[in-house]
Amino acid sequence: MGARPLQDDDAPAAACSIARSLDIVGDRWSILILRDAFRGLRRFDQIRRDLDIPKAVLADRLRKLVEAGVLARHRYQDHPPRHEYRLTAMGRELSPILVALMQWGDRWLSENGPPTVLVHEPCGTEVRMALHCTTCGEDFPPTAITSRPGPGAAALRPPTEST
Amino acid sequence: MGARPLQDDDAPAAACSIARSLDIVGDRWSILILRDAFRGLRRFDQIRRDLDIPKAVLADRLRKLVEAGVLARHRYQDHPPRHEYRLTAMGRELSPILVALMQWGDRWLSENGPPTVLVHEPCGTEVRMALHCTTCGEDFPPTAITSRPGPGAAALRPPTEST
DNA sequence: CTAGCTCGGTTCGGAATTCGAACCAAGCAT
DNA sequence: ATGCTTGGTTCGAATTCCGAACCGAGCTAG
Repeated sequence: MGARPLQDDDAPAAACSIARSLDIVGDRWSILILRDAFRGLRRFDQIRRDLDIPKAVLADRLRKLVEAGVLARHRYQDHPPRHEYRLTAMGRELSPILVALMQWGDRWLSENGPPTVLVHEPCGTEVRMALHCTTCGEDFPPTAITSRPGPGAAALRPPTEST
Repeated sequence: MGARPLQDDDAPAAACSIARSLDIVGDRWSILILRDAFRGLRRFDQIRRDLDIPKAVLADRLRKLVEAGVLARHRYQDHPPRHEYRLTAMGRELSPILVALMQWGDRWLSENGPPTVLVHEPCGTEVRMALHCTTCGEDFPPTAITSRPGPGAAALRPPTEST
């Protein structure tokens, strides 16, 4: 996106979308920064104060997130040129990850019930996320999942090796 | 280490389930280890080879994941006492997080389509995860979410502050 | 019986990251 | 002119990560 100069680990960073995603958001601070972005925080200092993160680390993470394309830097004032960081479409689509993290924490780590509840605005009731089958139209437990290679698996396996 | 002596940041580690979850899985290796666990890898050396992770780091992460309760150590052989690591119920429920990471990577980071596809076994079709409203019964975009304090928010806010 | 192999680690020293504190710069307010 | 705010950068110290070596219990081949 930004201009990533074609990293060392070439074409397919990893044959796994989870690993690829983690290259971008697989870091405690990055996720927390994105959480703040979803909560509407956009300015360097807002985020810094909220997370109590060292400035150097915040600057570094923001730069990387912008480079990756999940945040965009917008000039919101000219004279002392100031920028704020906003979620891009790519960034907004990270929400299922955050919601999943939140739900899991709610369920297993919150003695007194969830500290925050997400609400589906149009109807005002609570959001829940579940594994969903588009064919059945039903939700199901994690145990009902299998996997198979998808289209992107081609060209990853050197045809010799087959374990 | 052994028994964590009641950390400095006392009662509610953070007023945010995301932050709490990240205390456990907010680390690149931990997530990758859990992914392997979902894929059926259970032994130290299997995982080590698959991830190409330094042994010391793997030992450390496994210990922490067991401590946290997402993995359990099972003796699978007695004489040279050997153990394997299995997902607990708590661990299995992390799957939405992994699925969300995977879907996001599929969508934004996979030029040639998803390297792996998850399948809903009973019906054989592809799994998709979406934000879902239990009342409407419909899926919706991230922009349709608001939040409000939940039950666990009590005792967290000093009653003075209200921004 | 002894050399080598496997599995599941631990230990060690050096390299890379992170941290907190200090500093910088541009502009505004007093 | 002094200080405050925003958005950083720089620096040395502390932490964490890495890779390689080693360990120990048991098995196996010769």
